[in-house]
Amino acid sequence: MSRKNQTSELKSRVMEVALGHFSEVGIERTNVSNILNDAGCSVGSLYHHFGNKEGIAEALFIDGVNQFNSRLLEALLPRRTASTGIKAIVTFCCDWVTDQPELAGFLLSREVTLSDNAKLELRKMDREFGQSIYDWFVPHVKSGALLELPTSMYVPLICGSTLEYSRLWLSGRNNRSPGDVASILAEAAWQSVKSSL
Amino acid sequence: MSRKNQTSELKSRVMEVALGHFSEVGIERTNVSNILNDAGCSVGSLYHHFGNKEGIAEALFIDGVNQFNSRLLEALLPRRTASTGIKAIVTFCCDWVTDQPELAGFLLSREVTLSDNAKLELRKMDREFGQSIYDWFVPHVKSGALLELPTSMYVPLICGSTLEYSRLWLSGRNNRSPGDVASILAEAAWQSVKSSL
DNA sequence: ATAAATACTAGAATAATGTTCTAATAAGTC
DNA sequence: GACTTATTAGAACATTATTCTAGTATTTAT
Repeated sequence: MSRKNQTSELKSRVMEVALGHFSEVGIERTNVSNILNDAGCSVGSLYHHFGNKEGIAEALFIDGVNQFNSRLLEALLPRRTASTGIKAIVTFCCDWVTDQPELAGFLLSREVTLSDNAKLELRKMDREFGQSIYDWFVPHVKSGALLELPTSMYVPLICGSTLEYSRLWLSGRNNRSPGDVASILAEAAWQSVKSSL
Repeated sequence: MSRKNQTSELKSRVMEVALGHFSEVGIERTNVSNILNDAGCSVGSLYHHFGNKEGIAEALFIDGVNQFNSRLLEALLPRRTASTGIKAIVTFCCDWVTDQPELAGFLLSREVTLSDNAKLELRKMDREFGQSIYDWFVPHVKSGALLELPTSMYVPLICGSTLEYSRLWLSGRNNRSPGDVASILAEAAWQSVKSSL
């Protein structure tokens, strides 16, 4: 196997193992030595590739956000009406959390403290993503189908309930998965941002 | 000064100082030695009173939840209609977060890992609180003013948007405080749980 | 094909920091 | 006033993330 492949396999092995530990006991309480053992990686390699423990978390975080963003756009952009679009967003979030609870729990935990570099990268990703979302929204606000609100309020209004429900489910406090209650959450989100005109 | 007073003053001094650090850089990244210096407390005293660093966080968490719960009940219980009650909950949350951003950020961060004891205590508090809330809700669901939903969904639907908006504001990503947009959040919450009959 | 440069691996040594432990002191109690 | 208990103190300890130096394999250049 080529060096590149070997390296990228090691990196993903480390990330996979780390995600398991992080989502189980949190970043702080997972020992680097456990990751090393489980992933079959030496101290030197790990610090060469990731810099430090937070570096692994950072990589996982950026990967996760990337994956989430691109799949959400796939779910949203084809929708032609405000109602189906809003509901598609909520339904997508519910399914995504339900399908990958470890990754979702990790992203929602807000445990990761990003380095300045990672912040820049994320901000760049966020701008592109935000622009696509914005472009989808504008016509529906202009047409009067959606309420006209401060920009920063759409995400909380549409996704807030779903994220809160997801956190509860991920912490083991209710049985029905977000996927199971997606239709209720989607309808509620729609009611909260649709224009009442 | 009596021993008791001295002790409780030391404890609250430690907790106050710790909250400052925790909310600024997180639990993991605040050094015990900084807390000791800033609060003028010795290693022995701190570990005598709190057991360990997490113990301080736990005490802050329980205090915070207690305060939040009791004040929320004060705001909610006098309301006689479903609409004013739901809006009172949201408005209260917004004001509470806006008034004590440090404490709110700390509680919302979910950084605290609770000991078994603390979990029991919280569960007990939660049961009492939940019962009072439940009693307020039942008649409004029975009368058809509120949607009939799985119990575990009311909190996310009513508070999810507000909490999400609060997290954004607390992380410095938007200017208007939750208090400033309370009416929008309250109306949205109401739209999402009112019965459409 | 060989040499030079680079990327990566390895793990012992180090450093930072949370926690324990023993002893001393002061407050409350009988 | 003696005794019990709660609290304070900080040096010693233990854990664990990270650094460092050296060595090895792979790629690149000549």
